[in-house]
Amino acid sequence: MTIPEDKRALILDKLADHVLANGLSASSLRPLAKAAGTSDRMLLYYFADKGELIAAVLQHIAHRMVTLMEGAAAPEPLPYEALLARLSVALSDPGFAAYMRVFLEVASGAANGDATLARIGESIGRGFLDWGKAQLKSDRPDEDAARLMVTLEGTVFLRAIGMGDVCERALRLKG
Amino acid sequence: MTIPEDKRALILDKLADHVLANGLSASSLRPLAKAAGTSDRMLLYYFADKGELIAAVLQHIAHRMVTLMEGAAAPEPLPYEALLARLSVALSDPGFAAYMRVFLEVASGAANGDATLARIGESIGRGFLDWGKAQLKSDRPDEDAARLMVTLEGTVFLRAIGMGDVCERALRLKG
DNA sequence: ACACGGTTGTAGCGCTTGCTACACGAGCCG
DNA sequence: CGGCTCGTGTAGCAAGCGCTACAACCGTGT
Repeated sequence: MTIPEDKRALILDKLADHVLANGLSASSLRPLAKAAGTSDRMLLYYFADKGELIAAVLQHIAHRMVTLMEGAAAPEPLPYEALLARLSVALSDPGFAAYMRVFLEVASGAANGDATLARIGESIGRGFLDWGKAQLKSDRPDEDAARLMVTLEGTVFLRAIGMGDVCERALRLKG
Repeated sequence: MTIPEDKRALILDKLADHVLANGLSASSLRPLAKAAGTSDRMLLYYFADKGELIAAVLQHIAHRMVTLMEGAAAPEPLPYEALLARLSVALSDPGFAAYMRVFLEVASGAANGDATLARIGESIGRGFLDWGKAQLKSDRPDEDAARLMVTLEGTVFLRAIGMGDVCERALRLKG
């Protein structure tokens, strides 16, 4: 019945690659199937429907992102300004930027009423927040982590529309 | 030939309403036509193709947003903290939130390589930035306006994925 | 009265979407 | 050996997509 857990895992990596490279909007069943070296027919054999497939891929992507972030974590807690500067640079890295692009697309879908995307987006976001908090040296870690995340997601947003210069200006004289 | 400028204007309002209410992804030609009380055939009579139509609708939406923002402007310049608090509340207003949802969708499309959306998104963004700067009382208006915008767009992003609480926490103890 | 150009409806094209019905081979169990 | 379930390919469905060919309208100028 619901046994093909391992079969799924084998193709989730390739599906995640495709979504990270091309975005959710270019991820209909047939392109995804081709990227995974299988057929749309088989994707819907492993997953109940497209919603479940996308949910699984996004969770897989989130998991990879957590791994990536753990590798990029600062060796020791940093004060707010230093951590912000460090993470802002890290998010500009092309490897990270792909995740941010998908994250942005998830947020957009969530804003338009997709409950599944909202749920997954929040889960990713909370993980991101906690990850930042763990690297903060602050006497108000919750507040500063919140500030940090708001600022970083703001730069993701603005960079998407070609306003990276504004991000630089905002960060240069921060505080 | 290219005379039907006024004809376009007559339907752009209704098209804008539909996009603001349902998002770009739910704005294919036939639903848009129904919302405007016409047919897809006529939409493509007034506009060369869908790209031009969407560009016109988005610019119309941007124009309406500017008008809305002028009405919501502070009567006199405010210092950074006060203005941030004021605008953060304003952006939560449902009337404004619809524009932010579309803005977010534009940013997502731009991040995925749509050059038209990128251009329009940047134009809207720069207008927004200038609008904020005009209301700022600061001795570093460019930097503070940039900070303001990064923060505000960050809250738009986070609220979309149900992390409004994090926005509140970030703003409460700002600075 | 008539032709004509701007405007509109009808119908449909070729394509993609998510999804499914059906058949067939392979391996296991009696 | 016979059947039976699991896995997979082929083919196709209905719906929606952007877009277009064609014909018919209608007001105006002659």
